[in-house]
Amino acid sequence: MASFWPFAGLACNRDGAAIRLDPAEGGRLHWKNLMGDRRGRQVVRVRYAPSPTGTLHIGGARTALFNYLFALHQGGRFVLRLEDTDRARQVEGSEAAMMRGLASLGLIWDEGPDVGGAYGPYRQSERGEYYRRAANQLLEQGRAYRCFCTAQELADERERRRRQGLPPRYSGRCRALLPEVAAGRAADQPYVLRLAVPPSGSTVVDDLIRGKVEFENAQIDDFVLTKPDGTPVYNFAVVVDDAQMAITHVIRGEEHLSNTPKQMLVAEALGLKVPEFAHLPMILAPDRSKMSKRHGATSVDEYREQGILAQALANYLLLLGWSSPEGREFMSIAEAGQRFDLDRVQRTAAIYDQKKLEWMNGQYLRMLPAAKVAQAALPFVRGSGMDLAQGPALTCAVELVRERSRTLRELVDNMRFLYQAPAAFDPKGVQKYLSEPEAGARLGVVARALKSVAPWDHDHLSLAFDKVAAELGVKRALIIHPVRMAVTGKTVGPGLFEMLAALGPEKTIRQLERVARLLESGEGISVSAAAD
RNA sequence: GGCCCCAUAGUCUAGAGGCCUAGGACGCCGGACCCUCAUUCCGGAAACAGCGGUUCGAAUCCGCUUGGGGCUACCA
Repeated sequence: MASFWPFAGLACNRDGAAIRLDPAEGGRLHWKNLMGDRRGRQVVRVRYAPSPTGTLHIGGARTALFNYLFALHQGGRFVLRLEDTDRARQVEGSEAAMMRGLASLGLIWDEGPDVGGAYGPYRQSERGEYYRRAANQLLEQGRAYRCFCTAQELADERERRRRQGLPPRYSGRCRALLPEVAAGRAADQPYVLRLAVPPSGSTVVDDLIRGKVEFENAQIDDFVLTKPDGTPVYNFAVVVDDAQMAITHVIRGEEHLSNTPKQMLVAEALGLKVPEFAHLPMILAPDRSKMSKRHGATSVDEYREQGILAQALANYLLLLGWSSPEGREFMSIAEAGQRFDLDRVQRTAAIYDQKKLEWMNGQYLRMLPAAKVAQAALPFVRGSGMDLAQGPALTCAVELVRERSRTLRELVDNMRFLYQAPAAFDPKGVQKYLSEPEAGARLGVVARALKSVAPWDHDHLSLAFDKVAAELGVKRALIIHPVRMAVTGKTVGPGLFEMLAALGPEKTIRQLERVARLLESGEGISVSAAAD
């Protein structure tokens, strides 16, 4: 673990590149490529840097995943940094939620606020000293200047320009202030620090996914670096942090592409080397707009609550913007790590598709060992009011119903009858299979016949049904469906014999007799549309 | 408005000038199997946004148009 201020002397670690802040040179930030790996190559370092303003969002999860896979593939390090400079936007518990979300997907960070690392601290709120130093350097060198304009003045200016049909930019008025004058006013007036952006020339972002993108400096206004209280604004903080943390590749969402030239300008003013950039396509909602709450689940937590397995979600996210060279879709994170390459990242925004996610989840439900699925289903079982002691082992129930379930929620729903007798019956099913006058009597006959079935397994049950059908002179299906209805309350479900085998003789017979009695006494059975 | 990015079926994508009468996956439709549903297996409909170039040849290169998205905060 590094001390809070590792810059006295050499700030580096065995991994290689680092910034050095030499007090002898007025605390200037220097980029030093201190050492590479054994072959002299710079070690890859990537980061995921969320702002703790909520839970882990699906887009953020995909960004984190791609960073993680890139590090995995390159043998690099994955860093977690919290961008919490704007205190007003902080959400209580968000930091923990973010970390929980990442961990649940199997994305483990090598360095971060909780585990530490040689380039900490990993919360921007704890890195004030770095920003202060960098800000002072820029001010001293005349690369940044103090701006005393009030929020009202700026708003007025923007409005004026907008009315004239001009882009709403800051005029750069305070840039003309003499340094002595500005320093004097700074004593008793609040101010922000702005970058003195070169009025001409252009800045080229050489993006690993999009190629060279050129921005004219004249289009960029003198943006704010630090607020009146000295806290840094995003475009300033990232640059200082990425450099100090020796980040080699910045892989992030496309919404940051337009910010990149600003960050490069800051880096240039500070004399820092810029990392490589890769801007990932966005993930959009089905209506092509940005994903938000009104589109349903957007956070990793919500997917978990829906009964989506972490593996399935990670696998699905992997496919949003990346494809494997062999065209394989099912892949573990480790397998993806072996293949992951920025060359195969798509440039087009992807629209998120819940159907395919659920399909994929269903596949995982079938592929995974039953014990694993059972474990994942446990929280849902607990929330369902079912008592596992009242029925077969959970793994057994999983085997029985996993094939027709797409989420853990459905899975647990589908196995309910094993642990508690149905409280209500599907009305359509009752109409179709239990409404004939002799329905009750038939169930009674079946119940009686089943009493002598031994051993109680699929084949013997099947034989018993053949016999009863023959005695009654009806087709087998004519008793199979009513029995399924009586036992589960539903018209759909697993094969009847596997189902009864899992249910066991006592409960099967008791339930058949109960329904038979209800039907014959004319009491009727309770019907509910909810029992589907 | 200005600047920037993007454009293969409803959706995710393969495709890096001739291998493309454009391949795969989800979804959809039809069929087979079955005690229902689901699985599985067959089969089907469905796309290179438009227009101009370049080239012997363009989904692939260039330009324009159109459409979508992003940035333009003392948010990140």
